[in-house]
Amino acid sequence: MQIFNTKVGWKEEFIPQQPGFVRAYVCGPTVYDYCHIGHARTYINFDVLKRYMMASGLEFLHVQNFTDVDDKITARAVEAGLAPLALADRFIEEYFRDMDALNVKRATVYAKASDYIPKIVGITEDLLKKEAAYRSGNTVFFDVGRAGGFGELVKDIEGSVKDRLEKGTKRGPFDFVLWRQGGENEQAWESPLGRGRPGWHTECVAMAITNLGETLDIHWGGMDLIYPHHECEAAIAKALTGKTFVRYWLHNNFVLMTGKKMSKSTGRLVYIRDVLKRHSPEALRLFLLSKNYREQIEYSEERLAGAERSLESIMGGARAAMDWGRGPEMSDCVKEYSGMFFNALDDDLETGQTLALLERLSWEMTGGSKGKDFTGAAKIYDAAESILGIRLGR
RNA sequence: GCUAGGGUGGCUGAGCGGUUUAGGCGACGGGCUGCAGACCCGUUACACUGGGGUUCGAAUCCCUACCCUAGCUCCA
Repeated sequence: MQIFNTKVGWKEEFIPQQPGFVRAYVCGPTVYDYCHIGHARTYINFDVLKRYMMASGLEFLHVQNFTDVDDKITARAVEAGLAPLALADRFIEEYFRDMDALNVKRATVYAKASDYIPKIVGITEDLLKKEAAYRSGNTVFFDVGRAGGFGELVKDIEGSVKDRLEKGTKRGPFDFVLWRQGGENEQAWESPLGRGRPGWHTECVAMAITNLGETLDIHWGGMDLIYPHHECEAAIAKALTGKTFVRYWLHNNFVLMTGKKMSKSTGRLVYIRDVLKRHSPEALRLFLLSKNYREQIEYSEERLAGAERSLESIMGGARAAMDWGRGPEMSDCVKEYSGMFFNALDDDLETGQTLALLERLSWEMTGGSKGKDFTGAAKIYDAAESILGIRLGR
């Protein structure tokens, strides 16, 4: 299949390093709040990619993390009067509640950053030894300059950063924290680096490499993670192993609300569970798949209502398909639709096209086209359920 | 500045080389209703930013210009 690799900036044929076996890492949420529609988009689109690849016969090792070591967690835990990790665990449960409702398949392995502290410390010490990191005050920084600079994902770092960067106590403006000695109320662990906590980027490298090996086939996440998170991860991994860290970097675009990115920090967001009070999970899933994952998608109540109508018409088609039997043979017309359905998925996961096809097919079958032969159409609806993950309630 | 996407009928929004329409909203006509609403049926838009090019044929591919959106060390 063709897939858009952020590293090169265009679509490439996807070929796993080990034939028939895919190693994939997905950046999970920082667990200090409920998930919103933007999170849903990220995990649902990856879910479809995974289902499609598995349907194509690939074995799939899917590792996903929860960031449970983070200043925001500490802050929320203090507010809630809970231990930071207790707060995090609570929101991990809520994450599963939401994703299960949306029919997102579970990962093979879920990793929590707090379980990887020794590994993270080890990596940091290793980087110090390799002189890709240095101490400054109470902090260990990654030395971007000595590690050969950025460039994995952001080709022109100087030109692409909007504002002037503060250098502070760092050697270079792009250097970032690997370990910071922490205060009393914060999450902190004893280590040879001093009692403290790790930086975000090292967490993901540790979890990915431990569970998937030094080279991943796929690393998926929201576009907002390209810089700095994924760029920093790549720099760390490169300094650490010298090997290719990620073969295909995949990033999904945002969900917008009234023209701006949905985000926790701006309060411009809708929680999954609130949408599910008004709409079916199938409609939400359909809505989020109605555009290719690399396009922006505008959220609104009207669009959700539109998705609900699309769902109804597709469900009508799915019922009509039952009347044509469930035999293995397909009419020419159905073969054509089936071919287009899989071609769309094969072309960088064009889920919007698959849904358009399903709507058109449904329209034809429920009376739009008289006299055509739709023998075998049920198989297409079966594929829609198993790959797109939208239950059609037959 | 850098990166990724767009510019389609009154609006929203599909379409990804060709004959038959996306769909939705709206509008119009009708049905059903004591009237309205909801609902049902029907009618309605022959549109594709400008300029080049490829082609027998382009909204659809290529080039170019203009305009728009989002993001750019909190973020999925």
